[in-house]
Amino acid sequence: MTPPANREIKTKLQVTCQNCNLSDVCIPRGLSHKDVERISNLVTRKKILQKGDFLYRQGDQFRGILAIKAGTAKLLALDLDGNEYITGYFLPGELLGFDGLANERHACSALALETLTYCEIPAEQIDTLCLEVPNLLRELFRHVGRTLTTETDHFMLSQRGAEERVAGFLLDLSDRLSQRGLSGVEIKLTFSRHDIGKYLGLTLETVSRILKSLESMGLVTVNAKSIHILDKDKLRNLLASENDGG
Amino acid sequence: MTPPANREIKTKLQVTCQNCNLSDVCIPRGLSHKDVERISNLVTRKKILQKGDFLYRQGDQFRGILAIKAGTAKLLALDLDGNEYITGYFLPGELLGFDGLANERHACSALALETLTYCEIPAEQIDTLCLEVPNLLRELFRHVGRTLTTETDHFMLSQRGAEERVAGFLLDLSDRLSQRGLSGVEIKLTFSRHDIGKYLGLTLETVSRILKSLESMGLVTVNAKSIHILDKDKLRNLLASENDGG
DNA sequence: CGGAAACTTGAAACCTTTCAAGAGTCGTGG
DNA sequence: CCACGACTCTTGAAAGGTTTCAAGTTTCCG
Repeated sequence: MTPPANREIKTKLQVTCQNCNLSDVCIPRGLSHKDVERISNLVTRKKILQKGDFLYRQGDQFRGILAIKAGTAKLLALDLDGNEYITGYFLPGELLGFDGLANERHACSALALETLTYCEIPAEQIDTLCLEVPNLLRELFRHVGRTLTTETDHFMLSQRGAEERVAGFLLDLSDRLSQRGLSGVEIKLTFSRHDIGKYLGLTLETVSRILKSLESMGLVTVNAKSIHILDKDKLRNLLASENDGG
Repeated sequence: MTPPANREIKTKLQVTCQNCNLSDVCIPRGLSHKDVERISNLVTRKKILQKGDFLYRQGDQFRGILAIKAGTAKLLALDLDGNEYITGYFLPGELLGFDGLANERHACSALALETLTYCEIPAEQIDTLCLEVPNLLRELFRHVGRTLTTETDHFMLSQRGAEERVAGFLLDLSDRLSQRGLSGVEIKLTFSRHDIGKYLGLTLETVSRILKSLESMGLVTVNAKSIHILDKDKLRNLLASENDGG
């Protein structure tokens, strides 16, 4: 029942970095039209994964830097005990895979939380591409840098009280969604309570309770996986002035 | 009483990357003799700081990547509440400053825990230097990558039980000291209990108690700031097989 | 040597987890 | 279209680990 001319259509509608709707948040952001064109030819495009599929696994050979086109992903790692931690998450336009830079092997696993498409800058191309397009070099540094500071923020958040952690998570998610042109108010979660917990260092029960509590405070509405942010300012106040020794 | 010919002597004894004793752990690690020579000329050398001095402060303009020659430093950040977190620490041969890559401004403050000397690759040089010395590009990526995975490990450690956190900290410190040719057994701490606590997400009292407890288990000897690691394997077992649902 | 800062130690308080059971949601198939 | 089973989420009560508060002790540095 699928049209037989599938491949031709795909070719015709070929998405390049130039016409990708994420060009102002993804790699092209800091690059000239010409630079983008240059990169676009070497980027492998439109891989598609289903919920639960791995983009890569802990221990895998580093194959390249990935840019998410659509969908969300989580980064997870196991410690020596086999405990699971979620060390990060990714939205459309965000880059992942940097955890493979240190050793040529990935330190974390990345998996799709829903149907997901992504592009890839192959590892072998990175060096040469950076030499040809110096601005790409700078952009990549900017992106690893952001990944780093995001992890720092994540660490700091994970040290706070449970309510602050959940509030901080919602705000971060909301802001990152907004930056990507998606609604930062009507949020459709792709994370389970368990995922949120593992990301924040809480149990799923605690996440559930806090979400309830935020709802009863009138800051959000929670319906299973949909969260409506009602009062972003008050949510922020939870993080800004709750505990400082006034 | 200091010799007047101070400057001449310094010039004569000029430390370059080539004769720096950290060349096998610092940037030169992956580079050819010729490449190192090239870099060495552009690296600013031998800045000296005293305990408590800042290498840079949160919000400062990004000036470059720093390599510690001697001494230790801690990275700290403040959240919106003014709470302090220690997000990392650095030993001789380690690179820091990557938290300034994302925004041109540093997301953390770095400060010396003791008298400290360091070298600097100025920000303006990084791009051109990477273009001239492609291996440097790869090395820098390797280093940010390691910084990233170190932070991931740090996050995971900070989610575990108090005893495991302290044990993990000691092991990490020990391993990193060993890698740099320093003793990983006789450790002279430059961190206060408060610092260790802020790094691990514990209070100083808890750190003190756990250290005592590790001592009474015969795993370490603690005398104020000197720690002697007596049984590294048992210390590791604390992290590896304590909590897994056997 | 003296004072400030860092560290130790104890007991009570507090927050989050754990354990347990029930309710809701989703997808599949009758 | 409803039923079933699996999975996810909610809710409660008790347990547990870490923090907090408080008071000493030691160490460091001028």
